[in-house]
Amino acid sequence: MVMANPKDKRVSLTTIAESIGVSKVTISKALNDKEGVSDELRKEIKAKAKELNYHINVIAKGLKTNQTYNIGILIPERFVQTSNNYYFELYTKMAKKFNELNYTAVMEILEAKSEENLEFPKMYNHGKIDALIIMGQCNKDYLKLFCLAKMPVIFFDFYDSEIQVDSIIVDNYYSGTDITKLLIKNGHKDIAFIGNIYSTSSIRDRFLGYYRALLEANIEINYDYVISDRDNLGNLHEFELPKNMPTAFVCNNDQLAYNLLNRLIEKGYKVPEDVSIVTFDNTIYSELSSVKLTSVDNNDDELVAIAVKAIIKKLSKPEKVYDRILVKARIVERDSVKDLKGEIYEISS
Amino acid sequence: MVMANPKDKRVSLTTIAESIGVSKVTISKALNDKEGVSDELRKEIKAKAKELNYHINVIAKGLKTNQTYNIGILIPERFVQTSNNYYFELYTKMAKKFNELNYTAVMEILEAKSEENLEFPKMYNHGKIDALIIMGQCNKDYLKLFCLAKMPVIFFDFYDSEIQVDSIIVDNYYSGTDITKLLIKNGHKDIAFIGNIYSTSSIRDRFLGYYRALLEANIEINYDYVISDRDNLGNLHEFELPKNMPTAFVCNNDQLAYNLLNRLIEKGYKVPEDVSIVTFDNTIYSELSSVKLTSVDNNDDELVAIAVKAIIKKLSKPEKVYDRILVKARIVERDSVKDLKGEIYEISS
DNA sequence: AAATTAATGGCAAACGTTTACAAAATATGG
DNA sequence: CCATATTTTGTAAACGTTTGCCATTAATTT
Repeated sequence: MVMANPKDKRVSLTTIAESIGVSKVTISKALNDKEGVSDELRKEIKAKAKELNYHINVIAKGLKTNQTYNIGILIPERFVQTSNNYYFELYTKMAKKFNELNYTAVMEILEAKSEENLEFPKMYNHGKIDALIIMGQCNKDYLKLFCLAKMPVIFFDFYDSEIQVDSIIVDNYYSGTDITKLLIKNGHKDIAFIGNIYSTSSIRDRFLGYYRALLEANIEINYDYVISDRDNLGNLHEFELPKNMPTAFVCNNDQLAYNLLNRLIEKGYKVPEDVSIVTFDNTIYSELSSVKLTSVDNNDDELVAIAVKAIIKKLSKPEKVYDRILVKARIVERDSVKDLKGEIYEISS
Repeated sequence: MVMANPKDKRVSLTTIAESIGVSKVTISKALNDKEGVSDELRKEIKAKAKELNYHINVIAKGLKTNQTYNIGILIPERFVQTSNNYYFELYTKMAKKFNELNYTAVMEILEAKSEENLEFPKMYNHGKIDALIIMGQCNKDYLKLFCLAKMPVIFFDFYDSEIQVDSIIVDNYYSGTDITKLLIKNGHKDIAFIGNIYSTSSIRDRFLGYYRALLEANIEINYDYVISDRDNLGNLHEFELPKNMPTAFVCNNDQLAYNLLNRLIEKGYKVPEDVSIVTFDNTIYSELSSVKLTSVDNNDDELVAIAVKAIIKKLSKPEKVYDRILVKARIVERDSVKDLKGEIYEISS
């Protein structure tokens, strides 16, 4: 790769045009693969562009076409403050995909106060982006603003049934059911759920999935086993363990499971011998922990791919068709679930 | 906040100009606080701009002034792949600072293959940014390209003595010395260092600081206590513990320390009773661990503030003055260091 | 009151693209 | 070989700003 001399004037369409002897319009057409240029000339133009190390000025293009080729990614501040880097990885995957398509992902961290004051992201108001992906549940009033946004907007990994904005989400209801069924299949009946079921759509759906699995298996629900905290929207670090210990826990995320695991070990329980744990998100925490955790993998790659495709599509035809896309997750089994049935068989054999 | 109707035409300088009855040039001057407009008119224009919910079109401005008001933040891919979100937090702090100054931070993850092929970030070539901050050591040939970059570039948190690009860095040499001295002051003499001293400038300097502290205290260096791995540039998960256990470890980062702690506990050692640990970066890991770790806080806020100020300054006067700015770190003491002297006193008292 | 200076405002061009349309060149058909 | 259709290339305007310079008006000095 050849570095430009800082004093060189930028090479523009005109530069190429003059050097070949045709008009800049022709150059533009040729490089954008539009019709109206002979194959021969197009080839020559492309060669010259490469030779001169031409790079399009997206700013100029943007002014004319009213596009920036930037996609905003809005991440609520609190997701950064947790110790896990799930959203960082998610963003990275997304940015890479956009890059391949010659778009640039622009991340903005949504400060709590902006959310409260219903202030739009600066990049939005400054016309720096063409579309916006909101990466996590926010204040409902804030989200409502985006119903009338002047650009395509999608919610990623959450939805709100009152708000008509496209969402790309994991089928949390399904995976909540699925992971709970795994425990039931392994002979568990006393199963607790930990997670703030009053906060996001994901947690709510996971919980409802858990509930469904219990109902379908004719297991009576024990409300002492539902550990949630209405006020604490955060990491639920300080939850109370139930008085009668269940044989298994369904945790809303790996970090929570990680904390639970440590607390159980502290109290002298063995995992999975005494208590089983399953969890969601399949982040590095589920492998980093002293007992490797069975976790639901959200299929992020697919999720991201779908989101990117969806928003690019909306850019080209911006009809307002409200859509919700569900992606199925899959369970990654590790060492944190005990087969109680296996044990019974062993005893009775 | 009032949402724009999607069908509204964008309100531009001309819109305001027509609505007041002056030329758009005057509007531009007024809003940019340039002279040549009477105070009275300026006030009226600003009021009208607010009333019409005018937001400048930065794309158009950018075309004219050849500025985007975007600052690129380049983060090598491998920093995302670790389990800690240190760089995510760092980016967030930086982005917030830039936002306050009406700049937008644009993060690009530097893929390993781009680094290898010496391919510039797309946002750079596409003219989407005005300046670039590189957030971690890369391939030297790659970095060298930036000596002649057509825009201001700074290295953040690393430097290369062969490459003349501005760097903002923690004084790792100093803090390496300092944290080791803390151990020495507490009576430790058998002190190990864990970290890949062949990878980045930070680690190298921390190690040399450690070395200096030992020399100054007349402690003979024991090379069995220097645990590094030439080939593994990553997390050093699988390092070997020395045969003769030292009384203390200096770990290059919290995550490493975290792993070490768990391995020591597994093997039956108690921390800090049997072995002390100190570490760098003061991330959430140092609080999350079962024994809270004494760690060096890099003073990220200050580091970020300085970097932001430095690059903005370079934007306005782009003379090539090569500069390296050092920021002092500070130790955060927690529970992972035992006072061996204290013990002796106790015994002898 | 005339002459000079200072303050305020406006005109036109420019940034690098794309777009609609006109013009020129070439090909096609009878 | 001329008329028409088709392909290829060019012209001019536009996107929303800023900038240099000119015009007008007001303020100040003689």
